[in-house]
Amino acid sequence: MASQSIDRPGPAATRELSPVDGLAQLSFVIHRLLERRAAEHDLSIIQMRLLGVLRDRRPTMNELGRLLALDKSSVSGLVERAERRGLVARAPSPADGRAVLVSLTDHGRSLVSDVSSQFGADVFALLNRLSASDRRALSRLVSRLLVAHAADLEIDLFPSIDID
Amino acid sequence: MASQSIDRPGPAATRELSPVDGLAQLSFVIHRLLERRAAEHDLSIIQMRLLGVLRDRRPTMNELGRLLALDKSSVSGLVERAERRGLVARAPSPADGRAVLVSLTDHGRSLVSDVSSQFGADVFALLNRLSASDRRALSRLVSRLLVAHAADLEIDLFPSIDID
DNA sequence: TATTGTTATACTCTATAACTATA
DNA sequence: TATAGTTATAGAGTATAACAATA
Repeated sequence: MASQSIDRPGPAATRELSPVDGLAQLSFVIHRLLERRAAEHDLSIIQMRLLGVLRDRRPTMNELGRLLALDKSSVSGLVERAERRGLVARAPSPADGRAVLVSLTDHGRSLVSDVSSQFGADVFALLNRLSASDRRALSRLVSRLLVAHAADLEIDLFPSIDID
Repeated sequence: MASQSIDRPGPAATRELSPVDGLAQLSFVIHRLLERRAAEHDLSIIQMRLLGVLRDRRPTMNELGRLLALDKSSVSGLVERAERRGLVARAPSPADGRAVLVSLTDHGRSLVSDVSSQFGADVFALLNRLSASDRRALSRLVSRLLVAHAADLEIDLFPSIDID
């Protein structure tokens, strides 16, 4: 976890987190940035993920469950609450009489767009603490890591990247 | 968010995520690693954070609320459920008749230790996708970023680092 | 009076199980 | 029969408000 003791170099030396602790800490910081921005618009992380997934898809409830890794009953509740707020809309599938298609409303689209850009700005501001060359180096290393990780999981990282 | 289109370099070139998308993606990947390991022991992220915070502290309920950024009533419920599972113990404070001190039980300590080391191994395995020199460089950059960020927030990153 | 903590209440989020309607 | 979706129910997690006990 991020709670272990750290080796301390000399008193005045620049201290460095262990690689594991550093990544864990960073992940919490970024997660909290999104949580905070979403909360400003009364959105939970999962509501935000729902809207994010719908930005470039019009899935059935069933597909939504796979995309968000939720049980179909959880999806029913999640979509119901989002629909009540006017963020998404449900429509019967023309292709399958049992299925329901879920899509963003204009309001939902503008909301997810706002939160996304605010969150992006937060991350950008965080990255701005580094020099331009450090930033470029970090970005390259992170990409390399994610590409390798995605390959492991046989996930396509590029056609459309979501918060699933 | 992590759902924006990405600039695509040449067809065969090595693609790279935007800095913002890369960090966001990485943060989600790592968050999910912890979530999965904790779930294997029937722990939620917040229960895991509770145990993590208690590894080197014996706070009051009130302090716990500040450490975890939760309302005191939320802390009551959280600690109650953890206590029912035998993971933490409550004791009256000798110093203040109103206060309650919360600490890990042996079971709680061994549990948080297990999950932490499993999670650490997961992150290590992820990092292992990079060469040793890339890994070192990434670690250094991440540390630099977090140190700057902690300084902004006037947080002491080193005496004892937790998941708060 | 102010602070610490618990309890009552309400809502979100999640899963399991039972159900309806369609394929 | 199998699949898509909803509903009933139960529990974790969160917050607000009202309360009791102590400072």
